[in-house]
Amino acid sequence: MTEENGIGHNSNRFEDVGAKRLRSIIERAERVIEEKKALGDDLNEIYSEAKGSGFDVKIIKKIIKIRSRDPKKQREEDALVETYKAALCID
Amino acid sequence: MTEENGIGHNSNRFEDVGAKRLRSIIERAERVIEEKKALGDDLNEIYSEAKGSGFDVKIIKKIIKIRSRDPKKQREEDALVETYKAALCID
Amino acid sequence: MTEENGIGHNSNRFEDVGAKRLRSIIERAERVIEEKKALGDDLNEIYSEAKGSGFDVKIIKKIIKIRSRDPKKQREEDALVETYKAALCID
Amino acid sequence: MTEENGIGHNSNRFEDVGAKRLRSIIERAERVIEEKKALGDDLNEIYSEAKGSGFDVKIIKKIIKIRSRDPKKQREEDALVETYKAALCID
DNA sequence: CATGAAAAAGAAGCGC
DNA sequence: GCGCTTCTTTTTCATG
Repeated sequence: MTEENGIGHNSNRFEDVGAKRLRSIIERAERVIEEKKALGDDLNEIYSEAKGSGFDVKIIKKIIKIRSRDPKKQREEDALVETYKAALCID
Repeated sequence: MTEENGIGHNSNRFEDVGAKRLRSIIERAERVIEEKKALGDDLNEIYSEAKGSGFDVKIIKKIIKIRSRDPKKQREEDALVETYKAALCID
Repeated sequence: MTEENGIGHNSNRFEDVGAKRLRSIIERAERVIEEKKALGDDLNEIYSEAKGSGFDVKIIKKIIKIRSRDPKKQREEDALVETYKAALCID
Repeated sequence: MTEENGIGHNSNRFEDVGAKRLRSIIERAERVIEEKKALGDDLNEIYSEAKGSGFDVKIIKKIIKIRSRDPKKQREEDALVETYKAALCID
């Protein structure tokens, strides 16, 4: 059996090691996925509350997205646009 | 000013309340989003580890998806795929 | 047999109609998908040519993306940002 | 000025050539992208029609995907899924 | 080959 | 409840 985990074409102890490891990996992954889902629910609760307070959730999401963009990258991109717009004589 | 939160076209104390609340909502949402991203990173680490152990991450993801699905729905869907394939005379 | 296309549990002429229709739909879809792929190849050729001319393809893609954003929507979004930034006292 | 197209830090005729070429490239790319989008719309229309005829679009997409895949790879992948499931003692 | 970005598919939430 | 949009995930492709 090689390290490449087809888990084992022959029956022996090493397969069990591979299977155990696989099981561990999958269970851990599932746990993390579960936690992610829970956070997603939390987020939705926050948005519901926002809505209940009269705010526009769609707009809030936009704001958050805008705020999440790395400002430096944003500036760089803007600078790039200007450079190329100049070259293309547009705007 | 009404309950509908455009935050306020006129300056008064109530706007401040609205703005504060909005700020709170956004900051909490951002925090949760941050945590979700962190869990996403954790997940990717787990997958990297899996890959390093010789497992096929794509297959692992498929397994996880299969495990997460309602088995009954799964059967129904599979059956429908078979029906359509039969109608098309494929396979 | 209803209009709901499980295509038919019993064998009869109507199924054939459904099967024919299904086959037609799938073949048309596949044709369109094929054409889309071909256009994707065309696009890649254009990018290759650009690269051969010494341009940075990544940057070209960014430019195209920027140009593709609806300017009006862009302005609206910007305005919205400003409104909310003011409310949040940021920047 | 080199062949490397930063388009030119100094003003001269060669830049114009580069700018023209860049403009041409971008416009052609945009045209192709436009056509791709149009085909995407066509595809959606086909799916809408399918739905209107009582078919399950999700299943249709699955069928199309299955038909597009290399059957050998498909078998291998399925086999691997089974292997992993066996290792996990599920199903 | 491995990384990262772009497109497509699938799932979920929102509005009418 | 259904259609529509948005968000997430998956897959593909190009580049190093």
